[in-house]
Amino acid sequence: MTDTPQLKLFNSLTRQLETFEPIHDGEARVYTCGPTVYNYPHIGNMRAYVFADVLGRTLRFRGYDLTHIINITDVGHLTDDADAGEDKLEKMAAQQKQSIWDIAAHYTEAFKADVKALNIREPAQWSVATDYIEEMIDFAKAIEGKHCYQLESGLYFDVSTVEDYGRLARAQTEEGESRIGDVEGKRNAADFAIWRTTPEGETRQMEWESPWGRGAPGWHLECSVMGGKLLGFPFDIHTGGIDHREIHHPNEIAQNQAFCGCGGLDEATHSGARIWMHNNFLVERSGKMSKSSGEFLRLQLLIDKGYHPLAYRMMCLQAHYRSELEFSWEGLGAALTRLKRMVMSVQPLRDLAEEGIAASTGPKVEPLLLRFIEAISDDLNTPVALTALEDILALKKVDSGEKLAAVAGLDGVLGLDLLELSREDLRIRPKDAQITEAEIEDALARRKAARADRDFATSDVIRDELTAKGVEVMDGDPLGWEWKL
RNA sequence: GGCCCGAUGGCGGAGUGGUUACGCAGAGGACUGCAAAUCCUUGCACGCCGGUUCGAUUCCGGCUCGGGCCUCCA
Repeated sequence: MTDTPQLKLFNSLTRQLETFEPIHDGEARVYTCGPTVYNYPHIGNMRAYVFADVLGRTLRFRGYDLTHIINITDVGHLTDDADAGEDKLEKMAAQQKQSIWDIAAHYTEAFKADVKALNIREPAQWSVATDYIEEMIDFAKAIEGKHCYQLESGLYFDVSTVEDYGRLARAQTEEGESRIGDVEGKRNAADFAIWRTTPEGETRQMEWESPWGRGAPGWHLECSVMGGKLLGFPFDIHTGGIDHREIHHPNEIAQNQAFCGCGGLDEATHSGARIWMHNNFLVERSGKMSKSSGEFLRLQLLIDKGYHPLAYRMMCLQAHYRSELEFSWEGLGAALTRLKRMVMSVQPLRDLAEEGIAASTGPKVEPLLLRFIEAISDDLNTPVALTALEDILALKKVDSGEKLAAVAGLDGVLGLDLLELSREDLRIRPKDAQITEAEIEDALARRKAARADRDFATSDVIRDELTAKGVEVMDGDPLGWEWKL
């Protein structure tokens, strides 16, 4: 057996590739910053979970026993400045005149539906912020004396009390002119609320009693608490979108440092996680995907237009997670076509497998397997890994059992569902289609009869009619027709 | 204003100090009544100006352009 390359991951803390060395032998513990469930996720949001999923699958592929946590933020994430804005969920609940709990439940389900559609593995646990309020209060109590101070609006974290605050962001704490209005009384511009006290005379839908008054936890506190509680400090990897590298994660790290320091550990070396990883954004011509700008791209919109959700996963896989990825419908179509062709080359292998072919490996496949392992181990280079799998599928005169075994193993990492997905699954009826499947089949039957009579004039008229309705007729194809997107 | 990225063929997107992946689109061929689908083959690129080097797309500096974060976002 060839030497297996080391698994290298890019650590945002050091801005370097580092060899993954598990803290607990044979285990990998990963925490992924999850969504704030105040609205539907857009496809850019979902890129983060595709990335985290590939990371988790890779760790498993490399033999680690994975514990993956993704949190659901259902309280505390503010609309504005980290200390002065409204709670996003409270705001949405007020807008939609619904209970905040209903809002959270609704959007949590919407998120999970997208997770499923994108073939993202369920984590070991979805940790819901409001299930950990007591722990958050305990955490805050533990660090309060040394690291916090109280203002009227809540309990604040003094960032000057931890070593090297902001090193993740490469930020200079005291420099720069912030454009945001600050909370009166803060000791440092970067100080943030870890507990937000409900203003006198007001009531929030979500609030709890605490030593600092009735109120709600700060957003950053949630992740510190759930990560530490469920995975134990320090755990191996913390992931999130690149936007979190600047504020959320530095604050989380500061809290973790404080907590570990108060627990007798070396504060400087305990950022909570050993490796912090950040995926870059999905962008489009009009600029960054932004929920505040009104319209945004939801996975359901892609489906409504006839694109299978896994085409979007393919699109993500074609780029490195640390690169910005340009979204366009053309690009999505390209990814769908690529996925379709892969499915077509896997299908016959699956058919053979049902007849009982033996899985095996051989000299032609092995170098490509190695290329795959090298690529995926090189900071999750999925674009190259993908080509290795395609090259295996394209091999001539190679035993089907070898190919099938390779697909099973490698798609376990890529997650394109190649062992289950069929051509037909990929053929999704656009919501605005002018014609039903039954009508299409009927027209095709008439066309077949005309062709049998060599009545090509009639045959072509039928085909033209179908084309006009967005249907592509393909005589030499097993499916016979497809939606033209 | 502060901090930080990026610039690769028609589009997307890897990678590399010397033979420049891959996907989609395009072109040619096979197949087809004709197409389409599919398969095979194939053309096309490293922003500009300097420097380092035997040699730079790759390293360094400057420039131009684009983008991100510092408000909410993955």
